Amino acid sequence: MLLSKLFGKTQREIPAEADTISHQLLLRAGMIRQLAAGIYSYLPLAWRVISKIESIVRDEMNRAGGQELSMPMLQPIELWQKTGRDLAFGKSLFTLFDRKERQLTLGPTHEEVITDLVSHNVQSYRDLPLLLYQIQTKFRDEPRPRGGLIRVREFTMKDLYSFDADEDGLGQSYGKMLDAYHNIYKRCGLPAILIEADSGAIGGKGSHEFMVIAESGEDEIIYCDGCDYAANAEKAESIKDRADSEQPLPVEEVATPGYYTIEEVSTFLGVPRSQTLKAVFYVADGKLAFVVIRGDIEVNEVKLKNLLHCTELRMAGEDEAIAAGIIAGSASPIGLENVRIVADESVTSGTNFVAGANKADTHLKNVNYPRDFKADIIADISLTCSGEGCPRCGGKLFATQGIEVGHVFKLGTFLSEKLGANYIDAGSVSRPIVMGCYGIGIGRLMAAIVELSHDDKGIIWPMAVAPYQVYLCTLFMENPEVLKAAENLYAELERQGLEVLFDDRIESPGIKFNDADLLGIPLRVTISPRTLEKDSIELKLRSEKKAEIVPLGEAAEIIKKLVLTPQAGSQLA
RNA sequence: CGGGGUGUAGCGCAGUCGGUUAGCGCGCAGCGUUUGGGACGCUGAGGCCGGAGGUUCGAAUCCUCUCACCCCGACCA
Repeated sequence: MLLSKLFGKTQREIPAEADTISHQLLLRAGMIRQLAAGIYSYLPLAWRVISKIESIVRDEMNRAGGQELSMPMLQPIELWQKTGRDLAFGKSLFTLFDRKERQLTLGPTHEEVITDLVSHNVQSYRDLPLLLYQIQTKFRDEPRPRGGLIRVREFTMKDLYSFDADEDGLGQSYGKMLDAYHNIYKRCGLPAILIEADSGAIGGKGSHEFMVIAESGEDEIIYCDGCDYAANAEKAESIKDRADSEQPLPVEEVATPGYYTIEEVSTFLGVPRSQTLKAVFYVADGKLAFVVIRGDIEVNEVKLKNLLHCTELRMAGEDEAIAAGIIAGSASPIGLENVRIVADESVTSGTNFVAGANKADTHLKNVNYPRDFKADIIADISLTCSGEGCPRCGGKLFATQGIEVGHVFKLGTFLSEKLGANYIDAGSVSRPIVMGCYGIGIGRLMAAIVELSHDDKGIIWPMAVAPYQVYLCTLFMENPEVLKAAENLYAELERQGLEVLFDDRIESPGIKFNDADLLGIPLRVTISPRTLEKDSIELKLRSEKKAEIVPLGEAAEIIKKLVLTPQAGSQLA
């Protein structure tokens, strides 16, 4: 490809709208262009990277036994109503009406469609297991797109669905996918780690995410330094320090005029925050829930949402709390009636707590569970923080930010049951098919690569996904010898099947080198009067500082060898 | 949806107590001189100043409404 003809211009200045590295670099390299919030065009260079990632993904899916197909993006809303997931996705569904006023949605994912499809094509256990996938555009009306390609509203996704006869089969399919995913990230040069995850709107009973550690990531990862435990903060469990255990004392009322927050009350009364109980009010699908948790611990709303099996969860307004008979600032689970009380396990890890008295400017000392109050539900609904104990080995937990580059779910049978996807087992009994689903966002994967593989000059593409393998950089093109040598080498490399971006522009060396660095092509080949004096060319890997001079006659062969070295050019190797 | 911010040329910005024909840098086109890490000179093209309404002799500038985009949060795969 001639750079002079390439669609897409590099930019020297950073566009004001971009503040994550990958967004800035992809824009400056002229690879993407935003059309609306979370909606992007992919220019030729970006599209080549996307295609290469897709090829790797496709290859690994096929190797794992997957069969590629294509399903509609336009989906009747009725299908979603059957599974109830229209509510789970809520406003994230892009919906539209056809001319007959029938409501459709632009597919945010394809469990419904594929389960329906499979229900018509699978009858017997002999048809299972089955791995079906597609690589296709998804639409999700995100509340807030962000970070360039990190979170968008229209994106290409590889989604594979597994269908098995039983849990064991699902386990095997799941295992195959985990292996395939590891291969994909490795081939893309991404050091992705597997962590435990919440299954969110997709539903199901088990889920893992593949993460790459990056500051610009949206997710918080909790990991242990002693063992291999790692989980999304939404899901992570931990061992919290116990508050000191004492003999339970009788409940005592104390005046706390003007002290409302945990911080104020604990300071005023001279007790540690871990010896207080905090009350937080939520509205779950319209019903008030009173949450009690130790004062030094925060509520994990994802855990709470899962516990309450609700589709909408929000903090209650003060007026809603008052309407339920709660005194804000001195709220208490003690003596509260007609309100669902949810307690975190932490209420059992201490004694003689300070809690609200449900009476203005008053708190209670020496509150003990379950002596003084009952909870309708008691469970782990706590947020895990850095520094707490690992639930597996007791080691110390740490927190870091990560980008989710893949998510896999054990769905089980809830979708197949609702959509009638059954099979006949060997004993002629009809059973629901056991499902799993496995997704990778292709564009986000590209952004994650840039996020992890760049320097202050620009992108550093790993060879396997680079838009071109070789950047043929000519200095002083107007010199006929340079022109001739470059054209010959270009032709030779193309003949060898290498992907070459030929910078045939008449520009100063500085511009050419800077553009080469920005675009991040893994191998740069420079031809100039200076190299030709010695009948040679210069080779430089984008990931390396040093350049190397090689004889013109051997150039093509050496270049080919470098290109075929898989880790060439990657900062991640 | 709550909080904050920004909309002026392809990109980055100035101009905003109302006052000629809306500027600067980069980029773009032409000519010339240069050039192994973003050269220089000259010439030139490119703007419904996000949109609508209002105030005024006069609005990029003041007022009202509105739209879009970004960031934080909520939310989210």
